[in-house]
Amino acid sequence: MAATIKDVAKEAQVSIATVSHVVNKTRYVSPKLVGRVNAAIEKLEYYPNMLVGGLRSKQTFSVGLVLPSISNETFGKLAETIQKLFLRERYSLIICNTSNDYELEVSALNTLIMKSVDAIIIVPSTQIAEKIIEIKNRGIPIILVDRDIKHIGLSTVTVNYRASTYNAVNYLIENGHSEIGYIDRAKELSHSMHQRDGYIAALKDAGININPNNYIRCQGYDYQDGVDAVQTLIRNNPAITAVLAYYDVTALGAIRGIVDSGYSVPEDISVIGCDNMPFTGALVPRLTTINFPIDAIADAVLDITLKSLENRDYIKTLEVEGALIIRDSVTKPRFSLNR
Amino acid sequence: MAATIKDVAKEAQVSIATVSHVVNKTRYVSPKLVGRVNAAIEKLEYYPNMLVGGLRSKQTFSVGLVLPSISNETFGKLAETIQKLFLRERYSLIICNTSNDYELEVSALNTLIMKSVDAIIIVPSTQIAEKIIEIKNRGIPIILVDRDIKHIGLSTVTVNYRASTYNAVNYLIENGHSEIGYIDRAKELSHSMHQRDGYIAALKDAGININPNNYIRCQGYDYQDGVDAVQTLIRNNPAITAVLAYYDVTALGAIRGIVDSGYSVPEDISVIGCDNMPFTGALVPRLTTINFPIDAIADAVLDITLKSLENRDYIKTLEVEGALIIRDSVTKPRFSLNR
DNA sequence: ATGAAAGCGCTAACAG
DNA sequence: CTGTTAGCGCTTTCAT
Repeated sequence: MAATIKDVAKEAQVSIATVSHVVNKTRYVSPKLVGRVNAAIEKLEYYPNMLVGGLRSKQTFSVGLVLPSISNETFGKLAETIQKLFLRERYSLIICNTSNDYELEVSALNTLIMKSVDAIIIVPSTQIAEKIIEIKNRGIPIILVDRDIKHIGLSTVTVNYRASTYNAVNYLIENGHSEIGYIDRAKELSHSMHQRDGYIAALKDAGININPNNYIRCQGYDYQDGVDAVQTLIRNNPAITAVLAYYDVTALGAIRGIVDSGYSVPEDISVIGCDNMPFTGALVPRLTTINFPIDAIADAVLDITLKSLENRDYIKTLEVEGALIIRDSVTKPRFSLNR
Repeated sequence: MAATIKDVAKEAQVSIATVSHVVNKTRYVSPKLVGRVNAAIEKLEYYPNMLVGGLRSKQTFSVGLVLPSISNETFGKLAETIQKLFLRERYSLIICNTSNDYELEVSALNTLIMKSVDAIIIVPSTQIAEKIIEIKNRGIPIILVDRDIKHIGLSTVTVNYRASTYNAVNYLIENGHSEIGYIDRAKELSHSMHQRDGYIAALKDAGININPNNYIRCQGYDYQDGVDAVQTLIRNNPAITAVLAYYDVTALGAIRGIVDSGYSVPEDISVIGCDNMPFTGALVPRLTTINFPIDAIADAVLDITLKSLENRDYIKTLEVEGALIIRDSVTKPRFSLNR
């Protein structure tokens, strides 16, 4: 069916070695033969088979990207950005969704091994490192993104969630808030801890004591969970004047929950989200949120991947900063001493 | 480095053929040898190389998915759904983003040829069929999704946009609207036409004459373009009482534009969107919108792909229905005769 | 400057 | 029931 290197060689009256070298520019071939070969390639619509090429050269130019979900706008955008960056280097991406499920993650990683990917980029679904270590031991470069697993000596690109959360809380404190609610994700992940650390540290540094009523964990990952969480928070501590949510969608739910409870945002309760998803700039009020620095992450991932491919021992750990995007959902509290 | 079939054969003291047959369950092997082989596989952490397997068997168990963007929530969700469905059949997906750019589409398709994918699923970026026909002629099953290209004899799964738009407009008419604005996408695509057809047909069937002032094309694809478009619409025809937008994000912009113009939704102007994106159910008012039937599309795509793989001549054209999701953004107009 | 040929890891005849 | 072997399409020595 489709033409192979043999067909091209025959058509161009040269050896298959010459065709290979013309295609890959891997040794000098006289202009005459180059012309004949290219003409034959054109005529036969020949496309080299990268996979079988990799059989000997040990490169398939495929990279695996494993993440919880690409239908989430943030991860979707990250996947797209990484994909475009890698395309320029001739790599294509095999994308696998794990839904934060370890079984699915293992199955995805197994598939990627069988597909002989050159490297794997993963947003780990859990702290379980077993399979990831197996990949590493196979000699496949594997890069952790957004969530780290400590002490297994792997390249990691994360966001400095501690600092960004600290900044966000501090911004609220500077605006006169002290009863600041925190809505945490349903399941603990590596960055949950860092975010909480930042929250607590900012309060402590400002001499504000920690009120356990101001902390709540969502039941799930949807909008509605944000509604429910904020209403519990308000019930537990009616004096709350600000809320920080671990995720913009949760923040959206929180706003709804606040409004449904008869309060307004930001006049009664200020809200800060996290991720800077596209819709947050379109809300009324426009949401103040912590940026998820997609481009910086993608750039770092590409850089580390390429270097790891050149040098199997290359390891780099990078923390990028998530800036606070100040918009309209935070004001000074009505009854603040600052007023 | 990683173990190969040879290593396993040596370890298990059998021939490589036996290993292959144990792995693929492709002929009877005595329990004794099966045991030895599986033990060796376990011990050596052997994973068969699917790519080189495909070298002879002519199957790589990779499928290409080419679409404009996975960071768009709708396409992202579609990609994820398709990915999960194919995973069950042991296929992995190579996802390529085209940004609706024909050059990128061609480059993506070339890559997929070189990766020897078993089939290609594509949301075409343009009406240019050249490359797609080349793929078809190579014998690679290729399935068009969401946008069709006529008369090239390819399997196609589309949404019946004409009917769904007709229904939506008709719903507005039933509610007493007659000055109904339509906000169209910036660039013409196959379904733009069908949507417009439905819009016009519904008006005609109701005996409402077409007012060119009620039609506008967006400048771009963002939220802000919806704001601008609706304001132009209102300026050109202050009597407008309803607006249909081709895309939920545009509808979101339209709502903002209407509010900023001093009117309210739906009391002064009703709004209908398209796609039923997750956020639309969370808006105030909750957006009435035309559903994009992701599951139905994904199911059909899987079905057609598998059948095309079995039978290279298999062709199927399917139109799935996009139901109107009735929520809160449409009411009877203030000054309607129906009141 | 070019070609011949070995072999990458595997499947599928073919033998026995 | 199991093993031997010829390729699949390509890269890469090794010759010339």
